[in-house]
Amino acid sequence: MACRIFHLWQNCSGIIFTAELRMAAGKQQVAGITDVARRAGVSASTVSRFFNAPDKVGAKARARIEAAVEALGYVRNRVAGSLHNRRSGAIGLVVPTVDNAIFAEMIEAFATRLLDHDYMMLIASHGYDLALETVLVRTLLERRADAVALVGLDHAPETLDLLAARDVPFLYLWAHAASAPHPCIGVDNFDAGWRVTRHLIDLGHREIALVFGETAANDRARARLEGARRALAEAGLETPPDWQVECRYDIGAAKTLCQRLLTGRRRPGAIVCGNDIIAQGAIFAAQSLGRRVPEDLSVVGIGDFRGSAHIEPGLTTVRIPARRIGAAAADAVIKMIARREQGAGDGAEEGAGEGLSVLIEPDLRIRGSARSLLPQD
Amino acid sequence: MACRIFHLWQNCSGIIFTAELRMAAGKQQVAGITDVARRAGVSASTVSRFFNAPDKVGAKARARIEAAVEALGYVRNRVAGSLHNRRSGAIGLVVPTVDNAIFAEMIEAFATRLLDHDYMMLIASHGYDLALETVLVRTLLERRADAVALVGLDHAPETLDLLAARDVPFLYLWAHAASAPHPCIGVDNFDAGWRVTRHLIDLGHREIALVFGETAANDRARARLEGARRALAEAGLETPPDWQVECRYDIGAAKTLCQRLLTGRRRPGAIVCGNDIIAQGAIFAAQSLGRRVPEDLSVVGIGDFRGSAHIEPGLTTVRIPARRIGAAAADAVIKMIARREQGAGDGAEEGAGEGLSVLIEPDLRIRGSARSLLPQD
DNA sequence: GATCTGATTGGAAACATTTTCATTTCTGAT
DNA sequence: ATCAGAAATGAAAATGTTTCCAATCAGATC
Repeated sequence: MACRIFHLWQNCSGIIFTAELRMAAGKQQVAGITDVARRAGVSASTVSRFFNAPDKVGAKARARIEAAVEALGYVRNRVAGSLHNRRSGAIGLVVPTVDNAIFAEMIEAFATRLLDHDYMMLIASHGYDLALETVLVRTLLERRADAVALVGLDHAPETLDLLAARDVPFLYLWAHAASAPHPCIGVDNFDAGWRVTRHLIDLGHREIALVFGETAANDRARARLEGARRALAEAGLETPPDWQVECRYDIGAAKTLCQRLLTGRRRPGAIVCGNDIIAQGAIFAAQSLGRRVPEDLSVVGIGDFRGSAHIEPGLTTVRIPARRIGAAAADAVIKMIARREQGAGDGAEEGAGEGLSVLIEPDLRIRGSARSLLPQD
Repeated sequence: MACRIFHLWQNCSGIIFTAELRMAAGKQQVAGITDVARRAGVSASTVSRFFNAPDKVGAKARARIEAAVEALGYVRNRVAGSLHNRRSGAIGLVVPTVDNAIFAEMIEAFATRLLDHDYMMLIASHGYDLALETVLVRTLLERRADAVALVGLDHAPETLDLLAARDVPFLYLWAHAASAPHPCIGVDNFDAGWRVTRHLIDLGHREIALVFGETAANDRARARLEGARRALAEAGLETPPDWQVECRYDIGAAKTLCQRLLTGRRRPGAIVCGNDIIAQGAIFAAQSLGRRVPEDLSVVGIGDFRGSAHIEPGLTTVRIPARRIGAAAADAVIKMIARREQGAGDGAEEGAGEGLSVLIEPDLRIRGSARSLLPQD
């Protein structure tokens, strides 16, 4: 009897010791592929195939693996797989900002489309600081993003060097230029700026002010502004320097700037805004001063953001289809990766970005915020 | 002379051959840690330390490694490191949507703060579909996110099971409830709903309509609505059923719904909106019908989004500081991971989420969109 | 019954790091 | 010159998969 108790003690103590050991050594026991394999009575290879090529696994093995996965709560480790495959299944997106509703729609579409193809999005924002962009791209490459998408055409040479050195597929999105040395998916911003401005001119406006985004580190804002200036020049119109202002993409800032513009000595009859956020600020500025839009002031924007159609009055603007751009960019990125993998065997290494560029046509949405000055006929 | 030219040819051809060989055999030659080590004349271990604990590396070795890294364009591979460390350096964020400006600010702040601590954000959106949320969380876990942040308090049990099974630290953000079984960083939405509604009542309003977000898969919208109802009940006010409508978070949808509300047989004198987007829709609806805000209709929102202060009239709303929530959530997540790593050695495994919850006080911003009906004294 | 074919399966070598442990080298003090 | 202790370094094991290659197996054909 005493012996028996002693025996139990030993046993019990042994169990506790084992449990303690586990906790101390292995922290928490999370099942790996070999645990699943053991439980299903197959090899790890087969379990791996179960996930990556289920049709290569026999029906009975498949069922047993399924059960084992379920029982152990196994979640496969794609990080480990990435190491072997040299593909992480992650794609980097670098944007100036997530905020401001400018890019949100595009980001959402990009991420969703990627997920449909079993890729995950890694996103980082640099706040219009191209030096920081380089750092972010490096971070993305350290995490072995399979490809990278950058907003706009302007980038630090270091950024491009980095991508070239690692030979990572990348593209530009949001903006498009036929001459770009890489695939780019987006709109021609010069064209967009030209179109809205031309529209105002066609409506008979002559007193036109320009409020555009900061152009220093933003090729989109710069191209739009140039397009607007071109349209004015073509019409023989001159814009006084104080009617040309730079403005952050922020309603409050835009409102303040436009209030100043609208209370100056010489007052414009119309404002071309670098994007819809600025345009909303312009409309609110006018309203806050008791001016009516479009009777006292015409306003046009660029972008056609969510809500621009519903503001009162509806904003006349050029539509930039953010979701379409995001989805198209995701498709293009996936195609680049696919080509890279196929092409690796073939001789033709170069030209992997051929035919991937997409020029998305901006299109003018005429609503109520800009009126005609022409005599009715 | 001829000899000389021949020599050049040979040389040149040799170079090409080497390049071809590289391309054919090793695909593209990307330097690994061992290449850096060889070039610097040290071991791989030392190069690894150079990155992870530079102060443990001698000055001369450090300089040589630095040079080798520069020369080879080496970008370290954190994926491989993750495998060994069992930490990926990535943190998952699951949101209903990136779009709609609702979450954009929060996401931006969250990502930025994470990056400051050398973590990368993995983001995924489910479009208010809690079943899809489970899938997204699984994807995050397959990529071995070190922690996960979920928007709101409502989640599918499968989602929580998954997180529990893998024992991954996670928290809720955006919403706060003292009773939540996990850390949560955000505002008390019931309180927010109660406050704006109470404000309207205090201004003397009695004819109050409620336009709130869809409550089915959205605890935030539900709590806000309940708060508003409570305030009304406390004041002894009744709201006819047709003055209580659900609405997508979309300006256009809100505008249409509110137009209907404002042209019905019995018309409210004030509208409490589930968020600022809906409130903007309400204001535009009134304006489109020639009603003035706040003279003919008072409108209050919840959120204080970018732009809500600048719309005309300024929107009276409850401020939910999105950036602050994002940053605080990032801090909390990082703290959870740190505790987990320290705590692993100690006995105390449980209680890793103690004291991390943050209740952020929503605060009323009184602007021009709601007027007082009380007699001036 | 023997041989062949195609479908399944398992063993083992990668994949690119990190980290432990042992060894070497250096520093300053005796 | 010697020694202790600290600092710097290298060798090798370990991380959790995937995939190549070879082996096995089941069924079909002769």
